[in-house]
Amino acid sequence: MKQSKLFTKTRKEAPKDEVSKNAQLLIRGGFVNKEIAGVYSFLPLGLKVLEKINNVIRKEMNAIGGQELFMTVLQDQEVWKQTNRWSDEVVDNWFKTNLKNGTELGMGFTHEEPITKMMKNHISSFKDLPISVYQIQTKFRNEARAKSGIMRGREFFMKDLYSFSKNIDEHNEFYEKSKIAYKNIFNTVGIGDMTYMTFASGGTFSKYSHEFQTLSSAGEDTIYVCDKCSVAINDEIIEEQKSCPECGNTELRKEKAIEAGNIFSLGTKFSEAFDLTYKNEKGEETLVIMGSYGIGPGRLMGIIVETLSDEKGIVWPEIIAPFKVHLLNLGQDEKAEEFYEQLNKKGVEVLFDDREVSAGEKFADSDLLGIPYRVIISEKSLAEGGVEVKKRNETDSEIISIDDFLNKLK
RNA sequence: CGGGAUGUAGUGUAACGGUUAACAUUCUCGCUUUGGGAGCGAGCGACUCCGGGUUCGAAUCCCGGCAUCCCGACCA
Repeated sequence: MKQSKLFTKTRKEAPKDEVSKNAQLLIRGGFVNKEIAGVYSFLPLGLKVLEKINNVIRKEMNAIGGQELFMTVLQDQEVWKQTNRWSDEVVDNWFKTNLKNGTELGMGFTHEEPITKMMKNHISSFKDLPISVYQIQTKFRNEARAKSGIMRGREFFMKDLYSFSKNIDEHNEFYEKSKIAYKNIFNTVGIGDMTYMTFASGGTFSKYSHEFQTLSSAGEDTIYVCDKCSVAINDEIIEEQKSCPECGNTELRKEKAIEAGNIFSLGTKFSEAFDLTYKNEKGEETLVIMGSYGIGPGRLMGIIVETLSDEKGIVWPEIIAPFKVHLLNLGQDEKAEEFYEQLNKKGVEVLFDDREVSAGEKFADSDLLGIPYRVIISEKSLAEGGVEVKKRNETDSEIISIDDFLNKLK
């Protein structure tokens, strides 16, 4: 991609109404556009990152047997009345809308109800279980106060997986696998070492649910970290759970954190409400055991910006960066063009800064965009034998011949 | 949803109740430049959020609305 042709441009200053670091950098870099408070559009660069995050999530969900589907945003109120979650008194962040004939519809803030109802058509025998399905889809929540840039919006992306199991053991087996899948996701996108599986309130059917909390001063949650076993306890249950549930350690470190994901055992709460049952081997009607597993890909993107960026801009981990190489041409049009073609031929994702702007502006933009490898081609670099390569998260650069660089990439 | 603050070119700021709303940047054109947002010159760009009111006169004061941000509450 030639930067002169890229749809978005960078800007030097962030709009004054954006305070959060993630929104400031993402807007300055041209990754997102703010529409209204808590509602952001994803522009080409941002969409590239988002899709890569989604693919990391898909890979792990598929690995534990999840099958991807895509459900609707518009929801029938009758479905929600079955669990008493239609009323605005019970759920205060509904977005609701109307059909032409006046019928009120809801815009989904989660999908337990509709998916449980749908599953009645597809689960009838023990042979149909276990099954798990997920989607990456837009959710709507009428937050009283949007904040923290793209990390807490009114319209946002959510990966929500739902598991359906024959019994508790089968459910627990899947639940444990999902923990590993989640850890893999956070490790892959580069925030594993600061993301803690956190014990949180579990509801009716299990003692705990588990959140995945990433340490961040921009976080809204307070957690207590056990350094012995790298887990944490959410502030909401610290009164009844004053020590680490894994090792009993009572020396816990209080930290601010942002919730990157959560997994939840639902038991039979929804299967009871919708009478979602299967016939076991003996022909007996048995309630299905359910679980739900969420991650917000957009929020994850915000968390990555928030935690990995420096004073100059974003630092994308390679696996989710919009491009792998940022090629800066400093007055070597012919050589740069040729090199760019070679990179393309190799299938390297490269953003080629071919613009006629000053070197300083190219450097500043490169730091802001956060592409992992910055490669400069200039009179100086050619005189020294090739191109100058610097990783975004390192300070030292090295001169390397064009051939060596091309070979090194694959 | 309670409390607070702020709305002025695309962006960031300025302007005592008193000319044609200023500056920087972006953008366009020309020339010069090319290792950290480079220089010179010329231009484009604003019903000062919307609606009322006070006044000879309102970006400025008052009222209402809307929007945005912050603190809190909420967060399935």
